[in-house]
Amino acid sequence: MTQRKIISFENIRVACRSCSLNALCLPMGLSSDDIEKLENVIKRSRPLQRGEHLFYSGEHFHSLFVVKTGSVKTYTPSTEGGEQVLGFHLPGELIGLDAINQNFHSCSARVLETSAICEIPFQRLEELASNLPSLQHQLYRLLSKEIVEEAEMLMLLGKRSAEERLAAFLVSLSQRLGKRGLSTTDFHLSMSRHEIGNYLGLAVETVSRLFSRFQDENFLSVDRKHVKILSMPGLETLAGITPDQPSWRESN
Amino acid sequence: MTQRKIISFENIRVACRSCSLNALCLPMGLSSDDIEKLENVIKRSRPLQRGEHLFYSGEHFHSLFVVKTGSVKTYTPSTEGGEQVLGFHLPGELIGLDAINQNFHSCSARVLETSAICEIPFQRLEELASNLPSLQHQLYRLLSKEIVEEAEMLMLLGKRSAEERLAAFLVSLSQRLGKRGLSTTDFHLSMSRHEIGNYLGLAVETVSRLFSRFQDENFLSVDRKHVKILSMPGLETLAGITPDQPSWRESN
DNA sequence: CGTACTATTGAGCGCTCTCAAAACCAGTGG
DNA sequence: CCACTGGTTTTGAGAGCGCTCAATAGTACG
Repeated sequence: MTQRKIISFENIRVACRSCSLNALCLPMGLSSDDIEKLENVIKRSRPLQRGEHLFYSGEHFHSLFVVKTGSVKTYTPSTEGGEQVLGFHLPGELIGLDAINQNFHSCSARVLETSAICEIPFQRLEELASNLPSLQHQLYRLLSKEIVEEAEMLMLLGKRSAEERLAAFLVSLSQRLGKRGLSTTDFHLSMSRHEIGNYLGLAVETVSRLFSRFQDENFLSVDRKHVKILSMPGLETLAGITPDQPSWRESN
Repeated sequence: MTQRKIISFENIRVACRSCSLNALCLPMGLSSDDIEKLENVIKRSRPLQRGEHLFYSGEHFHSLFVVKTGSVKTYTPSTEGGEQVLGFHLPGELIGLDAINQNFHSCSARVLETSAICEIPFQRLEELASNLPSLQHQLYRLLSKEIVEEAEMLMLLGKRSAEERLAAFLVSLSQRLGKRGLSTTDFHLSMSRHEIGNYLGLAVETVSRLFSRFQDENFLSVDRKHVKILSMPGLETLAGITPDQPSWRESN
């Protein structure tokens, strides 16, 4: 059982405009004045170290979080130490939307590597949104987007084979990194094989075997946690990507 | 391939105040004046027959829908007639939140039995919410709730056995019917075994076998589509329900 | 009463899990 | 530098759950 470290957010200013703003308002046009107001709401924190938590399941909800750099995993702790990984969150992605419902967090969020995180007090965001219809709409969209993405995940877990799941996972990672201007073919897995398996509903051994197989078949080269994709089309085929209706995959 | 029937909503008044309102604003206090405004936004439609669609995947988004009576299934049509069932929606439940993201529906919604449905034009709802902070907050909560429920489904599909999935499905149906004052132990399955299996990530045959087994073990009695639960505690045990943190399961 | 669909039941197979062991890696302290 | 330790990853062998294929039975509807 990992020890419970409570992190405190000092309101430190870091050279990071637009980190959270990307997630919140890039797709629509807010006036520069409005963006100024929004920026004043966002808090920056010191860098967090691997293993630290943004919040724990059951804790009172006060803020959303945006990953600036690094990565975060969200999970629901279950009985006797077991857990269900709900997602991995890369730079630019928003965390904590599940907590609005009951005003406390329904999952825990744990930092996977040294990460910079922005905090957005939800109440202030909500107040701001009251006066900015476009921001209000953007919030609805972000929540809705989360629903769509989870629905895609339901499809993955319900119908796809182990091979398709891991391939789809890697393609997804690649695309999301690409959105932030990072390499789509060459990246570091900040999560363990165990966590990948947990997330995809597979045993660790299955994940490991698949990595080996993908490498044998020259779809990628993997060294420990470093992955280099050699054939993206090949991976996409394995993932069972159907080129139809790709439109709503490239949102925000 | 089912034929595409376009339904038209006439603005028929039916003796149904509070059907959609339950879903939208029961948990919080709106003034009666505000509720009046909200009610004027809601359209009632003629009853829909089994097989009719509320909307199709890809269609332009204009309204949310609330089930008044009957039931609706949402699903994403995939290549060559296959489909992934995303959910079954019972009276009082809201449909269409996934469409806010990209302004068109990312799934289709099909009526499973003769049903009464209320339509809520989203743009008007959004405008109204701009002026009613409590309604605005309630909308955030509804979206968030959907996220939490899908996360629970992810857990079910990722970690649970076939037996646990079907048991959890029946317990969930029972609880949701109970919220509307309907019998929690004696109900009609409006969906086919095939659709249940699709939803739970199981083959039809597996679902059928499990129904037989549950009956043999006296947890329930099933006749075609009619289910009578004989031992709710038994079912809950099968479902792997852990009595811890039940708090955020009984939301709205 | 025939047709089409849905549900049930059986038999066999395959994918993925479980169990087990070895290899590898990171950190610690001698 | 190296041995020691705990954790992670890899690889192998076997078993079981749930799928597939197939046949029968039951139900709805014209």
